[in-house]
Amino acid sequence: MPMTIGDIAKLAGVSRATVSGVLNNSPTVSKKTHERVMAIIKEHNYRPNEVARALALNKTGILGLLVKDVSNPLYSKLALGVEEICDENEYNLIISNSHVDWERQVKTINLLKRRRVDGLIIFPLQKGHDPVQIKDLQKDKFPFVLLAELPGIEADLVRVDDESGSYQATSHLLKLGRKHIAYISGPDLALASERRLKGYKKALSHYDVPFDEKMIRKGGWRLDDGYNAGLELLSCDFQCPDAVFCYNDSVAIGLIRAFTERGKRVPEDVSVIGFDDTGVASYLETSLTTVAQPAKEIGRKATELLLKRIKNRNKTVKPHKILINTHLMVRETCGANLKGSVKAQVPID
Amino acid sequence: MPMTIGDIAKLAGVSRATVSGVLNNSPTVSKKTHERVMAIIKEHNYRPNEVARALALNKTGILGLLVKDVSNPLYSKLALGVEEICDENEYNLIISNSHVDWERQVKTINLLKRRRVDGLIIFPLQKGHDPVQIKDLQKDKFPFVLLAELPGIEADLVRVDDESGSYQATSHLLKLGRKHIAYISGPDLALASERRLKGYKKALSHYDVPFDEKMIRKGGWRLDDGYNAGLELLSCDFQCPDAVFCYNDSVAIGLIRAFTERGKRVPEDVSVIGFDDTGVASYLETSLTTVAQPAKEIGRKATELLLKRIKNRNKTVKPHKILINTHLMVRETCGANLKGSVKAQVPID
DNA sequence: GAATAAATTTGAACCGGTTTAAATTCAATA
DNA sequence: TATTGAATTTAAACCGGTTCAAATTTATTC
Repeated sequence: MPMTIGDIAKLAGVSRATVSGVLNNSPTVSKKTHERVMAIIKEHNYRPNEVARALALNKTGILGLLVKDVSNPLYSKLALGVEEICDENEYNLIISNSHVDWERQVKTINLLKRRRVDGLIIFPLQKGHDPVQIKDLQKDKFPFVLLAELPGIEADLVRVDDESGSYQATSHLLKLGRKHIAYISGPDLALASERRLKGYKKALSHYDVPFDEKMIRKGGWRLDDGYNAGLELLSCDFQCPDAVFCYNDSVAIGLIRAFTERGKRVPEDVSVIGFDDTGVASYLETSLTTVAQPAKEIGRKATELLLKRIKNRNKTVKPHKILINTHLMVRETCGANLKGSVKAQVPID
Repeated sequence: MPMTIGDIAKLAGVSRATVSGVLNNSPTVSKKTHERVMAIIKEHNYRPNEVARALALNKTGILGLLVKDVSNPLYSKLALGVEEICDENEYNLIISNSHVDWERQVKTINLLKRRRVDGLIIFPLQKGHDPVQIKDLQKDKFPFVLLAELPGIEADLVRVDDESGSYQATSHLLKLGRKHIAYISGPDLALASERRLKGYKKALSHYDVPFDEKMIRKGGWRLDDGYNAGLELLSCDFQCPDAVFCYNDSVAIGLIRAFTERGKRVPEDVSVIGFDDTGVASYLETSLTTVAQPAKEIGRKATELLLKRIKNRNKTVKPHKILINTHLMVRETCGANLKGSVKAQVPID
């Protein structure tokens, strides 16, 4: 139904090659012809078919983003960053969710390859399976960037510096005079949780506070996990912690709820710090101090890296690993700030 | 670099047409040939080029979703619903953000048309401009579904039933014995805000409670807007409301903060209800009663409608308008529930 | 075994662009 | 005016699939 390059050529009395030249601002087409053809293009509101273009150029101008779940604010903010860079380069973005399902990850990667997207940004499922598809991408020299480490795979990677983020958070608690700091870990599969534990330990040792195995508690990633971890900590026979560093904000909020229900005041009795800062933190009545992941920045950096990789498609460039710095958002639950006004607690936007 | 249908044909000693037949399970290709060719396809891990396919079939298998900002949980959940239906139909989804910028909306729609997406789901910017692009889509019989009303345009539409949602919320407050219910409106441009006001009024009249103009306050959509509206309500010389129905959850949370800062207890002194239920609500210490928009459901319905429209592309089917029911999530701030455990406050997932 | 019908395969055109070698037009020079 | 060279245009091939009328193979019937 829409006009084709042939229709325009006929109307202008030139060949299709010439129209193509006009569209791509080729210097070989004369000014006169350019103007004449352009006028006709405008008049008929002709838009070249990008599918045909993609076929001819072997380049779709589309990138794929595969995450676990876009409705997770961490990923949707990331997607925003990806889109920003896409926009600047006239790319479009196909977003897919693996929903933490291995089969879907496989299927999606295959479909996106069939669609000949120019590159992929992947938050891969970790552990549990052999990531054959990712290895295949590498074999085929298909441009892609990972958003999480995959043991045994050396590829372009962008992620947050968990260890340093955790180190900062723990140090902050130590500087506030806390001595018995618990760490509530994330889900078993998360490598990030291990790295954060490392940063936590590093901070302790830096401040000469002895590490206590009992202060490490299994958590998870949901409100419930934090709530349960909180109850568990309270019911212990040993020294109750005077500070808790949690795997993420949900866990922190759940834990705080358990604590306040049992009469422990936050931050007066116990300081709490979370991780991610995906939005809820600043909305709480006692706003949550947390380690912010600059998700948008991660998305931007990953996309820039991917575009570079696409440019150097056949060249052998060794994998690039980019660590993004976290930001400690000091709010109220750590005890460093007094209760403030709304404005102070809300991120600027 | 990847194999083409020609390569496979050569390897199998058949014509390209036959390989095509095999790929599409054409009944005319013999069982024997099918198996032989299929074996070769598998062996070489051949995947047909969907770009070429799209060109030949005049169908990309890609839908476009244009919203204001995917990082808004309302839209990202909606996207999840869209993706679900896409998935079931082997479609992919290009997500773009207008960032509430008219020019971007125009550009994006044009780019997606050039890419020959099979259809569009659009949350259009309202008021302010003449939506020429949307009208053009209609003229061109390009399949699309709107997620918000556009005055003067009759097109497929899916949205939440604001009026009934608002009616339910207000009725709930009235049933709890509240008499002086304030309504904090949304941004000026939002038609939804007007519809909610209508539902609010309807409930009042249904319960024979007189409508009081002073109970309608200008709000907005951010925490600040609610906070300010809250302060304003408190500093009035007239009867202070014993309940407030807010345009959205952010506004409600801001308002609650203003109230508690000034010694008003929620829900003891004042009941509060929000709108949207985009996730924060259940995380609050005093969890927020709110009118949930089933965003995912909206996404699903919109996509189903769009796919139907695509099927009947040339036929003239009159526009379909689908209203999705809201759900009143009764939590604590309305005063109907006692403080409960974590589990009761968290949506099942 | 020949004629006929049915099943299967294929060549060639097509989708709508880009690309490049060859053809044409134009202007400058002898 | 004829020659030459530069500027411009174009025909035809190509990208990798699908489609369908026509050709070929296979099966059936007499």
